[in-house]
Amino acid sequence: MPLPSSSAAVPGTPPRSASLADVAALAGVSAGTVSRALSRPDMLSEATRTRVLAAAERLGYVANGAARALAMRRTFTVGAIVPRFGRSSFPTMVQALEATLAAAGYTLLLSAPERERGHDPALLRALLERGVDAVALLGADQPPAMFAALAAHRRPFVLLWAEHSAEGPCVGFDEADAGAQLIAHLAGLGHRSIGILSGSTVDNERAQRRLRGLTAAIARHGLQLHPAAVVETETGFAQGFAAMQALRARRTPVTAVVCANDYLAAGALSALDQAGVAVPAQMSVASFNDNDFSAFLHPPLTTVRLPIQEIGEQAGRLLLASLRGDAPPGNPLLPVTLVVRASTGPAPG
Amino acid sequence: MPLPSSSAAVPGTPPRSASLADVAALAGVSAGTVSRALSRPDMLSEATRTRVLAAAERLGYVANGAARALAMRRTFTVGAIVPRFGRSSFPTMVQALEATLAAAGYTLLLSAPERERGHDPALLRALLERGVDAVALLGADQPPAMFAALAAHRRPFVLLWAEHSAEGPCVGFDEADAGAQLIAHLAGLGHRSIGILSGSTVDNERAQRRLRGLTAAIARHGLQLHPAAVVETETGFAQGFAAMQALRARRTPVTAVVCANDYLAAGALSALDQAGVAVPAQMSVASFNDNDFSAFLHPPLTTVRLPIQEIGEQAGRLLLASLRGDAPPGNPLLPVTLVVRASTGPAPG
DNA sequence: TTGTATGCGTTATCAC
DNA sequence: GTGATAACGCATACAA
Repeated sequence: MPLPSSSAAVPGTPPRSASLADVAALAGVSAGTVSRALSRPDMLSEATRTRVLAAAERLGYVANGAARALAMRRTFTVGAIVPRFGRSSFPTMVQALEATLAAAGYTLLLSAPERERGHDPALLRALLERGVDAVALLGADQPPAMFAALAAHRRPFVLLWAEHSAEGPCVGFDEADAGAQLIAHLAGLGHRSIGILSGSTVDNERAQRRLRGLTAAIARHGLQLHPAAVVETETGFAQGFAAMQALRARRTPVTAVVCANDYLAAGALSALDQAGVAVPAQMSVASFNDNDFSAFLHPPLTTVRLPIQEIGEQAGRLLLASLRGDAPPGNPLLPVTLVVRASTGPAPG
Repeated sequence: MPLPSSSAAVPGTPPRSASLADVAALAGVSAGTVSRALSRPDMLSEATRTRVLAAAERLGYVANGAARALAMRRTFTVGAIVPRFGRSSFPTMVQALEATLAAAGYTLLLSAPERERGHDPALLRALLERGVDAVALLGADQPPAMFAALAAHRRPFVLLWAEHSAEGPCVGFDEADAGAQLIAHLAGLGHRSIGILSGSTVDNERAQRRLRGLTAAIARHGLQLHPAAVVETETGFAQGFAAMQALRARRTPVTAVVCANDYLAAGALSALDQAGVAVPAQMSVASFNDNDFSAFLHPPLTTVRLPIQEIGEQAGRLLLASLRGDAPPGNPLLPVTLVVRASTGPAPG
């Protein structure tokens, strides 16, 4: 009698996890039949199906994805490259992406590089080696090598948090509209001169769009934007604090400040608090809300709520559609909503 | 002449991505040699090595991980199951885990279920099907089926944010010590009666440990803990707000409140602010800091800083060691540090 | 409905 | 140092 490929009872022999052949042997059928029992149950007779399933259950059979992937040429796995993942607003997006994919049987392979390596084609290569069926990338400004590799390997992809790209589908929101909503609100309150605490725009296309949207809206409303009233800084609480101090030191006549994100806003509020500047009595503050702790601040921040979670969901749906081969064309822009809170009020004087 | 397995130049034929055989053909060597050139360059002569590498480069060769996994019986992939991933303190931990693994050539397969499914063995099964070499699980209280499956498939694993388990290695911190540090600080300020805003302890072993640690420390210091001064609630800003209102409505004589996490603390501070209760003049507030926005609050919170990122790093190292087969025994407990800020002060009166 | 045979792209074990 | 060749475990086209 030839050795069975599994020999669980033999001491000293590592009990290799059960394979299709093991299940087949136990059920008294061929391997092919087991395969069908698991993936196309309706192709089998009631009797053998239950018998096979029972055998699989008994052996604790778990399919070998590598073998399956090799045979099927797909892994049911999606790769995502999302830099600076830790303390950012990205986790919400990624969670939503994962949830949407998981519901369709796909698993997320996450690549979370440091900022510097975020656009390194080697990261994509690592994902491709893992056989990802599709890829999600953060932002539209990817190096050409990325798109080339994606094309060479015929992998569907989506650009997260991006408005538009000639290279492929994007999921994002209208950055300019978001800024416009904030500016319109402040203008409606009578503010005429507005300051901006912008995130660093170097190598960050999203921050650039955000800043441009704000300045455009300010111009449209006929408001003033002193060049000295724009402070660009890395993101962070301490940075927001310092940026607000710098802004005040420049003695521009701003009565309202828009912060590019929650961290900067938190720092800015803290700086105003320490300086004894009443918000909003002496200074109004508003912010892009991409991290959802605006309501935790003091006073709670007026924000445009950015559809971060929705980006993840929508991207997941789009990827799944691409994998089915019926992706709709176009780049869906998700809505943003203004949430007015105590940090904005009428312009003083 | 037989068809080459790749036929890039033939119109209409999808240019399947290059395989080892393609590279071999181009370089005029055998497939085995190409494999060696890529994984054990020193086993080849200088000449063939460069020739092979050039061919691989020219074809944009990317290894097929499925085939490799099938042959090597490993995927260089680690799975993690981390529920309620979105707005929690877990992303920091996961990012650190991913970074540590990535530095060693491993990729993270992320499973981020909703709370309810967090302990579903099916999630682990999905990961095992993907062939993960090792697994990271959140918390020590996993169903037996989890550990059984892990054992059956001989997969090393680590329990994140857990102190101790008979089932396997844990990486975490001393919850009781963390609570004790907060209580000692408040006791030192003269507080005698302390309230607790606890996270929900149902089905949450971490919240249970946290609460027990606090009550034990309170007892050790001979302080008072009115039963009515413990409010248990789901985590969240609104919940913290309501919990603090409830606590005050009960009219217990507490002069200090410990919040189990940042969200609850933020809500609690907000409730006190709205009620016109001065912090810390009339009420001190301290918190476990697991989400790193304590400094954003008003006033900034006194906290014990929990080593979340460190858990991820340490878990990654431990997993890598297990995969090498030289994992050190024991469950390393990471240190916590007390950070005193403006939200705590002497007990009034 | 079920069994058989082949291929998926690597790695590893042999010879040479 | 290099080339054949045999697994690896599954899916699938085809035969029965």
